[in-house]
Amino acid sequence: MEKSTNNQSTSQRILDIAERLVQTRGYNSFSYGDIAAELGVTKASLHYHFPSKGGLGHRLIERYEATLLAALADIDQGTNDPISKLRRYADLYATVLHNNRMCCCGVLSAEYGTLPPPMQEALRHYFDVNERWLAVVLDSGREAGRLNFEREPVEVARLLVSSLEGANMIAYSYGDPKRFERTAELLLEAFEPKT
Amino acid sequence: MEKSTNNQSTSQRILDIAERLVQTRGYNSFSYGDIAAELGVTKASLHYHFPSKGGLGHRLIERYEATLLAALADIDQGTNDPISKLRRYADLYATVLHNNRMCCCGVLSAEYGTLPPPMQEALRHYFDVNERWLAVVLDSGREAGRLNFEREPVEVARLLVSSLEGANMIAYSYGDPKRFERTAELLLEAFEPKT
DNA sequence: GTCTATAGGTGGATAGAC
DNA sequence: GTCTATCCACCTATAGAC
Repeated sequence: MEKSTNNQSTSQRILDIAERLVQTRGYNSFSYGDIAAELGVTKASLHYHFPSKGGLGHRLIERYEATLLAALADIDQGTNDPISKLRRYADLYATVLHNNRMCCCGVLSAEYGTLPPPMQEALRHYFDVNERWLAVVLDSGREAGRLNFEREPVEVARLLVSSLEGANMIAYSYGDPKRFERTAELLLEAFEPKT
Repeated sequence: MEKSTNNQSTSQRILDIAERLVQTRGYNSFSYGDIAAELGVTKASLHYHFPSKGGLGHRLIERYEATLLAALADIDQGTNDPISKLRRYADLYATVLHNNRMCCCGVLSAEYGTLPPPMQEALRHYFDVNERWLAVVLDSGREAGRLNFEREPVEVARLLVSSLEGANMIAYSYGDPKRFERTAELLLEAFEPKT
């Protein structure tokens, strides 16, 4: 706010474009040139906002995680039913597909070996956050008798993240969001209490 | 066999190296230069065997699928128990991780939007093959009363492929094959008949 | 904050000698 | 089949003017 009031705005627009490019092409398949062309500036200008591509990628993951946390808080505030929470969680992945994208962090996991260490760490942290939120929903839901599953909540949470990430990417390859939605529904109905 | 008897051998070695590079770095993050350096030849020599990178990538998927089909035939020949078949199928993904790699086609699915159309088609065909084999195992296993699940076998097969692919990539990011193995076990035990 | 200009490297691919 | 040499496009990044 003090100086250059539109600095943040430009940075955000850069991140918006970069995010979409990662979600459709991957981290190693987009360039400063792609962003510059779309934003209508030169490549050099981008380096003012993000000196290195690795730094941009790192910020991208941090922002993606912050957006997720807000969405999870929204779910927690919107419903107390654990089944509804899981459905709305799966809907986050579905929405990405309807925007003709994949999950940013799912894509990055496939490129894990090529990412700079700070991005690798941020990526694992993103998955940890997903896992922890799901584990709480699962644990308390079962405690309340509204979810049915065996084994440790954390391990089931990992299964959910893995399944949804995998289904997200494969459905993208088929250009078919419905394919994801059916798979997610199949996955989640296993948690409904037996009547 | 007729002429240049070691032609196939060199091509295979190129494919071996390319395959490992895709499984660890992705299709867009390896170059002819990487292969040439490892094989001890020049980049130009590689173009004799594979004129274009897209052609190389296409052959890579075809060979990967052929290897899979052989592994599936081996499973079919080795056991009749559907649970054992599913476990051995999941073991294919685990073996990849123990070799410090991801599933080739899982990685490629994350780069789908950047692949030349022939590779996109071959990729979907690979997933189709997995799905079909699993659907047969699931359908006949349930018919024989040795598997327990509801819904269409094809849809359950898709869930299995998605979950295993996703778990494969995330476990790779954590450098932890055990993480995959626990998730796979959790996934498969849901299919055991209730005693 | 954005520009021009450029550095220094790597990408896939080709021509032609051997 | 493999080599040298080369092309041209593209990459990330920096210097310095405006």
